[in-house]
Amino acid sequence: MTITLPQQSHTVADIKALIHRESRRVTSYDVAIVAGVSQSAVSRCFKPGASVSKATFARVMQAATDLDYTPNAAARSLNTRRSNLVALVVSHMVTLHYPELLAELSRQFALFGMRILLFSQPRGSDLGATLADVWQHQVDGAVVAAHLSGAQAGEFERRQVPVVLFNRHLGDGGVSAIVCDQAGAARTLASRLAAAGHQRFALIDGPARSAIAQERMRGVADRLAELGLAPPFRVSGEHDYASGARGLREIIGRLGQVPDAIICSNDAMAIGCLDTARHEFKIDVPGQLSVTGFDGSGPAGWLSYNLTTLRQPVPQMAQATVEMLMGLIGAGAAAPQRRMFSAKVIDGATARLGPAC
Amino acid sequence: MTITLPQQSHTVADIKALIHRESRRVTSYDVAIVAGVSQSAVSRCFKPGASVSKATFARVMQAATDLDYTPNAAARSLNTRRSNLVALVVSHMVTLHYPELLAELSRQFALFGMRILLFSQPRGSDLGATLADVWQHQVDGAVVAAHLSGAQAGEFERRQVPVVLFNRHLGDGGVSAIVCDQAGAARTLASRLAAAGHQRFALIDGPARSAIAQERMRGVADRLAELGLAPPFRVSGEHDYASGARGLREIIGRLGQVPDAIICSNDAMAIGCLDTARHEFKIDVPGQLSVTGFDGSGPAGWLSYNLTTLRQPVPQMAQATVEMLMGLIGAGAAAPQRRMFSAKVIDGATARLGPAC
DNA sequence: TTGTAAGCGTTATCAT
DNA sequence: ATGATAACGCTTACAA
Repeated sequence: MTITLPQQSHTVADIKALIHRESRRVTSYDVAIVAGVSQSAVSRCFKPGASVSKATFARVMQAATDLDYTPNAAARSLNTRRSNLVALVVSHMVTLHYPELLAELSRQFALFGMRILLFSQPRGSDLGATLADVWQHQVDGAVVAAHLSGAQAGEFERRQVPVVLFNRHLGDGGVSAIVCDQAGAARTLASRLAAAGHQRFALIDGPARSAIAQERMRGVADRLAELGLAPPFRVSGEHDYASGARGLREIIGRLGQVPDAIICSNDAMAIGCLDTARHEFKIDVPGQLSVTGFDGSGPAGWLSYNLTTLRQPVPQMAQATVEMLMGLIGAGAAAPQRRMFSAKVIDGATARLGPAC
Repeated sequence: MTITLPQQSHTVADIKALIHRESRRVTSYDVAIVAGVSQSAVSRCFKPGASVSKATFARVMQAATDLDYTPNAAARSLNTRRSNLVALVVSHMVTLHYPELLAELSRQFALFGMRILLFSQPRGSDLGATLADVWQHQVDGAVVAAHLSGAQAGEFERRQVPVVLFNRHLGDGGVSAIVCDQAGAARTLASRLAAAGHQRFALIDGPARSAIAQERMRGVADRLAELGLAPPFRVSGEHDYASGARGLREIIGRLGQVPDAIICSNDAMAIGCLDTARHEFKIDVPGQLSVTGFDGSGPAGWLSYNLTTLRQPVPQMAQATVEMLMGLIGAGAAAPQRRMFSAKVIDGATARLGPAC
């Protein structure tokens, strides 16, 4: 136990009054005065692993508590060149499709003392403008789950801001990325549907700008070609429920018949397609038609659907993202790497699947 | 700050090389040298509405572009006492239930040049610890969609950080809040169910710690009492699909029969309850049993469900939140106010409702 | 272990 | 309109 000695005329109340009068913030300097130590001693007390005596530490912490002192991150950032901030740049749809992603990233980053600065990209707005804001905030790194041009990726490198792409990648592999093997998963799905005897395939694709959708649908098309099956009939829409419904109507309208299987670019579309097939067209799914999705989102597992889909291991991907970015931040510059996860086939009740090979 | 340069040449390339050699950041000083003006002139060029001549402005901007200069937000924040950062403190469930909320808040705040610093509160973790982090980052304000104690609210006031609660409020009304009239909506729902002849009610409640769930369920109970109906049978769980399913099993098990109506604390629960009723118990909904939810989330509208529920105007609430917080930030200290929105009854296909009064 | 002092990169004040 | 100069609140050699 240390007894706080009377500090000249600098009592806690005095200092607080002074601060209020000058309407400024509580600084480490104020704490120093109250604790009767130097300002740098206070600073050290807030730096883990600095050399401070027990007694000093206690006095400083007491003073800090008395004054409601909190270190100023802006000032710290200014001379450490570390903001402990990570930019999370997401297209507006990401939070819709992976609602758990943000919470998971936030949790994981928090373990490293990092906080997320959110840059949600409104539909159709310019990523370049968003990035300008990112640079201002001196983030230590960035996670990007939106389409990044080569030039934009180059800017990250020029500015030495480590970046990890989430479920996207650049063709030249010059940027680190965490991805899920969409094409591979799509091939597996196509194989197993074919093995179950489906012949006439249709695809409900996502928007042309979605790289993920492209990859998924290309995987399907490639595999079907390899198997000598007719190329799938293809329609596209947004990644939502309504587009799935519209997609089915378009397929049936243009094809003049119901195909054997419809592969949708994500779960929301698949569910829209499924609902419309059952309720509007009275089609027996999966007896007459197989419908599959992508993602393995929550509703896919609900009893009314029990959707046959491909689950992406979002929590693991989130963890890998954080690990990779923190590694890059620590290492300065490291060779870009890509870590790929596999999607898992969820053998639900909306498609007839052949055996896994 | 003094920059030593080779006497003659202040070209862009020279400066860039120097910066690289000293491995420091591009500063307004560098831009000043290249543009041949003072550092403060550069600063003014980046401040909207400052007095700079056309010519100076052009030279500075050219130099800034050449050097890839971006103002340092940390340094700016340090002496303007404005970080342009807003803390968004959410419990881990918020992003699950209102996936569009984040994107909307982000978009709206961006219009004011504000960015969101995300503090997603892991389940069961201490909000106090999270807040300590909030203070460090010198945010200009905060949106809180998590349970805030009176003491914690007081800390916001002491530190002069404006705060707006989202869909929560403190009893004493000392904190500004945007809320949706949960109790009122619940009363309406109870009234209309009663008007349709339902007598035996059951509730599947959210967790005890959820203020929203409390309010919703209290509204129902109060209204039923007023109508002279028997108090509802009550079970509780988490705000998820599985809890809705479990809730129904518990109700039927403990009651020994199927009630006339089950009011669930949110849509996910209602859908879980509904699916279980139909698929597991082969109950005719709404013929034999009415099931209702809360929120008006996306899946509620899907064909397989067409859930009778109460829709919260989330986008409007988001906009109001931003408006209110920006108002508070601008005003310094203003009287706390509460703005209440009404939920809208979605007359779906899972409940028999009487006429609206 | 502790104190002194020099930055970190900006904005703000005040002359000019 | 422009330029010097003093903050802003902290970390970090370096000295003691």
